[in-house]
Amino acid sequence: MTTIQDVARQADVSVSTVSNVLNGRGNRMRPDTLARVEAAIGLLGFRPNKLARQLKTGQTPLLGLLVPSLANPMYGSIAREVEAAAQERFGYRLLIGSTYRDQAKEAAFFEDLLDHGVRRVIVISSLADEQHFESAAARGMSIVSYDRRAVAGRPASVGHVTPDNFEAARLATQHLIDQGHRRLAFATVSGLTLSRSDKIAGFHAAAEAAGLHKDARVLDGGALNEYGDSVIAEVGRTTGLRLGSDTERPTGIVALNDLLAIGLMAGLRETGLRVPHDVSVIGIDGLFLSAVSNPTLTTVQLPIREMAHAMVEQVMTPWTGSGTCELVFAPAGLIERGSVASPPTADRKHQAHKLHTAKPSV
Amino acid sequence: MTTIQDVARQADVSVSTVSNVLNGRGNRMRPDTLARVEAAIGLLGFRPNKLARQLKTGQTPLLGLLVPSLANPMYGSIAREVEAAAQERFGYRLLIGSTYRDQAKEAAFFEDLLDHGVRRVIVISSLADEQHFESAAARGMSIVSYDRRAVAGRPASVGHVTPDNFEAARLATQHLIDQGHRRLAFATVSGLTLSRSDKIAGFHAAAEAAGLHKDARVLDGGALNEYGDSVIAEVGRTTGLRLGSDTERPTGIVALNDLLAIGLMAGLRETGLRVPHDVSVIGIDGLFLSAVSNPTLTTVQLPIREMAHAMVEQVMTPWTGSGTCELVFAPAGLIERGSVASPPTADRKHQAHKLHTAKPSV
DNA sequence: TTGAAAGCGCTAACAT
DNA sequence: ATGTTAGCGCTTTCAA
Repeated sequence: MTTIQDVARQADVSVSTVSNVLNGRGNRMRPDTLARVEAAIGLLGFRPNKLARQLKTGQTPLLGLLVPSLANPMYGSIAREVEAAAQERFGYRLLIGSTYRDQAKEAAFFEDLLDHGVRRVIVISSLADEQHFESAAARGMSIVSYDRRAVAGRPASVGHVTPDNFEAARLATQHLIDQGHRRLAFATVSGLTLSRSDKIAGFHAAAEAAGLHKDARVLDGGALNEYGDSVIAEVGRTTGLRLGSDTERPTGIVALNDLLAIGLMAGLRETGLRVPHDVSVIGIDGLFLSAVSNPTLTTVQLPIREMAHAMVEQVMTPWTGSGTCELVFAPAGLIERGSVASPPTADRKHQAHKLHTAKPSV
Repeated sequence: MTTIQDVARQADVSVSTVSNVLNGRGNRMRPDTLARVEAAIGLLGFRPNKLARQLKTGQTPLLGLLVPSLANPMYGSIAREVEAAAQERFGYRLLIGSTYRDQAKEAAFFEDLLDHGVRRVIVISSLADEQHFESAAARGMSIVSYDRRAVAGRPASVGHVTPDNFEAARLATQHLIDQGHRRLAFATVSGLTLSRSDKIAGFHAAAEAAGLHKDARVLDGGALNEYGDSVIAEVGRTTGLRLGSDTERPTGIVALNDLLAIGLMAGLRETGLRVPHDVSVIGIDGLFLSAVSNPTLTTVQLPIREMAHAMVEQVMTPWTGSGTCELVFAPAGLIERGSVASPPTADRKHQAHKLHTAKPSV
């Protein structure tokens, strides 16, 4: 490995001069010195050791990213955008970890990051307790949390970037209502996180505004196991299966997210219920997968790239002002596809819906 | 930040004694010394700085993982298993990067890893050229490559772990043949990587063995763009769309992977073709998503966890023997689901197939 | 404009 | 059994 010493020797200058050119202070020396140093660097193919640098500066160009599960395509999509932004804008790489929504795993990851000298981290967590990263923040970490709201009165050491979950769910619900649905449900998994509560609130708000409060139910499909998020689809499937024998079955269902919606449709199908002929389903996320599901999934698109960029931007340039820092992103829009139609019993005066597939046979 | 010095002072010993207990050499000292040091560590909440350690040892508990795209659920699944194995067995974290199958990005990632002191990396690459990581290997990196074979005659500096792609495709093709299919196709994306060639070879081998050589076609759905692997499904969809107007259309299609199969089914559907009634589709991978697609996807399950564990094991304990090191994993089996049935024109003497969904209406 | 030198926190000879 | 010390490769005062 070639070191700064080798370069200094080669260019016949001192290490501090080399260090200066490395750190963009080439103007402090005679042009020919600069040229000599640069030539030496090129000749030797020298690349400064980031570790040694960091031992001095306490900074390493690494961004921690904590996700519930890498196997969940939604987090994969976010990670992809976070990586791109971090890399292109700041030259940072990603140190990633899955937590499976486990408090201990999450805390351990923070400790490791600290040990590795990582000072910036983006956390996608559904844990209710924000305490462990408040403490990491206190130890000098710049933290941005995804999918939760800032807590007023709490210190602003943690930044927040989140989709407007309330509005996303409200939009989805409203779409169902606009299609004529009256018996509504929101399909979710066990456990009430901030974001899930917000979505449920948005669902109820839309229902209430349409006078449908009594007909709006929340369907809990069960808990996520330790295997991670690939089971979200399974939870949806379970919910779908249950609905087969449900006489008071809803005609329009808002799913917590696209993955759950896809599983839900599978479960419904298995009981013989047709989507959207018997039951309409709408998702939230806008995963690329929902464009090739059968039927294609109508969904509320979240501005993934914009949020990822905002998170990176915020974690790189910590909020120094007073008060809390919170960025809430409105849904990018409703993507109408094939999983929503008018309810079976409703009159068909409502706007006809273009269906790519699975045309109702009525 | 508390340092080893603080601990030494607190325990009233020297730093080397503390260092010794840190490195599992507690037996070299009197029990009460050990106890004092441990007490001090606990009291101060001391955690050794991995950076400083690494500057000395040249080792950092970080594993580089290079994937074509984080947004591809298959790589997400692999990453998840790699992470678990690296963490549980060795306490390593993941430094991850997407390459979008770009030579320059891949090379840059290797350079960065080297700069960060990362000495072990698992590469999932479809690039034909292995040279850039041969060179990294020469600089002391322990490298394991996924989804390609060792090149005989080349130095064994790079380990190889791969599914038996030939066998996986052969198995898939054979299943179609067993169901009575005679007009076969293999759906793929543009660009011939090692693993794709192997799959195509397996496809042809099965076809030939059944005397179907002339009826076995390869369908190229187009190239992956820079956006990454979420477009694989789109490529499949394009292929499906094309098949609508194809009079010599195959009745059974083996897809390069599950994602492409899911897109293919969507494209087929859009042209009015029914799966499996008109066309049977079989995937390769065994993604959790294929269990909730419509129809559910028959696929060849790859032993993802086993391969991930093998990769981690191999990258952590580099192959020192002579010759090449290559681990080829047989497919874990065929998962029969709903996307394969007998061909429309074939007689139905072949084994009936259980269909969860989309029952042929004949 | 350039260089010398003191560390950053840790490990591992090499003393004692 | 324990301590002393010389670095790992770099940055950054401070001096020349």
